[in-house]
Amino acid sequence: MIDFKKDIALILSETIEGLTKSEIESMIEIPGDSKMGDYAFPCFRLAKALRKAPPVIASEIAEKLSGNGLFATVTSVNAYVNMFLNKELFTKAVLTDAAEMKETYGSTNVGQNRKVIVEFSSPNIAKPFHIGHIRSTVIGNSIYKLYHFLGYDTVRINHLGDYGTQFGKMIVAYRKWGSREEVEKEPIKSLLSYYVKFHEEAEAHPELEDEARAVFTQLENGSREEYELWKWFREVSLMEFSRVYDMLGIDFDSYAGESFYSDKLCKVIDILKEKNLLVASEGAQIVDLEAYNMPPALIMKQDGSTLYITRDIAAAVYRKETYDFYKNIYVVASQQNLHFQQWIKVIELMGYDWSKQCIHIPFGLVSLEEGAIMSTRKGKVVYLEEVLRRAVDQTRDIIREKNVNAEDVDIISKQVGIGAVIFQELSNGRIKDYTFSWDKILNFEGETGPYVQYTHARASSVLRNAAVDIGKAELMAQEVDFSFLTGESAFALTKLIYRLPEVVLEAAERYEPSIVTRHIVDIAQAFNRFYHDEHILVDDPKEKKAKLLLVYAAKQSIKNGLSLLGMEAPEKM
RNA sequence: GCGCUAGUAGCUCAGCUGGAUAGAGUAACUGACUACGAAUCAGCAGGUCGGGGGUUCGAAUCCCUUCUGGCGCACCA
Repeated sequence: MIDFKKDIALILSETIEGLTKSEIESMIEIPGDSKMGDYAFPCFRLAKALRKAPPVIASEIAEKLSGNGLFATVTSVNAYVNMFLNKELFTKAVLTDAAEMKETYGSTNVGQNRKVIVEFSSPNIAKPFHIGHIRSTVIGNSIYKLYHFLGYDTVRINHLGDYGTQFGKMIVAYRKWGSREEVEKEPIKSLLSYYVKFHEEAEAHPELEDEARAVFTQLENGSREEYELWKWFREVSLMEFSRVYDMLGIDFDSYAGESFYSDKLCKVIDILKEKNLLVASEGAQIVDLEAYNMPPALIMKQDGSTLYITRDIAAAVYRKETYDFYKNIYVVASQQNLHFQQWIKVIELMGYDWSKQCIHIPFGLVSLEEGAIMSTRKGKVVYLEEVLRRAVDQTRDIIREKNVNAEDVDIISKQVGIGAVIFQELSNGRIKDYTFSWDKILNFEGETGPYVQYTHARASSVLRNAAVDIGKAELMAQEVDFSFLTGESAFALTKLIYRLPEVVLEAAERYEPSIVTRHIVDIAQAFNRFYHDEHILVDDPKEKKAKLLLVYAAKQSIKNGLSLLGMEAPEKM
């Protein structure tokens, strides 16, 4: 594919002195209003060096550029050079590329097989998989997809919260109030009820907390009875979690959670001692971070048991040894910003130069309506499974209502309903806090997943109705007359398709799936506009072929974009 | 108190490595299905970009300051 911006920078650099090619490239803009050109170049900064007024410079550059085959026309308005591309040349390059690359269109091989770890989802065992978990799960999955698409060798890790004092509490609570039958029947609901009861009782009887800590220490020391209970809790929980992962279409390469590192902690503590980083404080062992304007990192409690920061350090060391990662990405809530700053600093102090390859990707808080915060301990949660189920049910109702001629209503309802939830989650910047709302999550109009999927289904429908075999799109692209695609809405669509690869790169670099989400909404809007402006299945076979190629490229771009979000692209809905 | 983070249309948000008249969606109103799917499209209306200062030819964007909300700050994760 031709990099038009780079080409333009090259052409400009021949007429401009004193600026490097890459400086020029970074100054080239895509005007918000296409009346100002497909690309524009502001000349204000050249004024001093050339000792001329910016508008004069702009018109001189414009004059030199016109005549170049890349452009249809080059004009200058105010101090800008306004470049209008040769539409046929541009359209041909873009659509041929999309037709050839198909399901890989949008990717660039920048990864070169380098190893990237994405840790995400990481729910706590024996606790509900609630709406708050959707963020790490869906954002993390999309970041994985982006890096995978770009040619990185990816490892997905579900760092299960399957260790810590909470399991002491859970075991104590189970022994006091639980029964095996209940847990076997409804594992998480039962375990959660014990956990809630524990916190209620502990208010009046704080000694329960001490008991729980003691039980966890026993577990950590390898006590058989506690271990068996813990293992059982873990197994039944994972079974429930995998039901949600199946609905979301999400997989992991590793479920090595916190417990996995329990035998790797001594080594970390030894290294910390060896480097003289560990100091005693109030009976506990800490790493002092005052020099870095941070509170101390608490490595070992008074009773000798460890904390999750210790396990995160051990996990990072283990991962470096095992995977030799290029990037080690953690998709974890912004509430844990300080925690990540602390342990990544400790890794640095331990002398590991790869500390900067450990990257925390934070996201904002989900709260419930009326400002209530979600609280597992109080049992106040919205189950993710229920959200997904209701979205699927509603989709099924809509499909029936619209009387769509589709055979697999159940499959499509799942693809669209769950897609709607995923899309909603990935629509806004991940750092934003938001309030969960049933109305919002079940709204399927406007900038939503169903809108984009509908556009894809509509494009698919047009291709189905055409008597042209689009299967060999790359061959078709060879013989198309691109002059049929120079209308305003067709060209606007082509320009958006062209930008997909750079959008994907930016989304990966910024760890921000919403950039892809926004862009495929733009593509869908441009497609719908084109669809309304122009008749596609016209009689003239040449014109029809050209338009079908554009429809094909748009459909493929939307499909690839949806796939990067972890969504399906149904042919009918 | 200290640190991090957010504040843009009635609501939900883009735009933030400085550029032309700040954009979508939604809600309200108006119009378009006897051409390819109306979960669609078009139109109308909606703004002290939290406030104040500064840098610059040019600031929603950068710097300073201030206000408001969210999160975090030692034996939970």
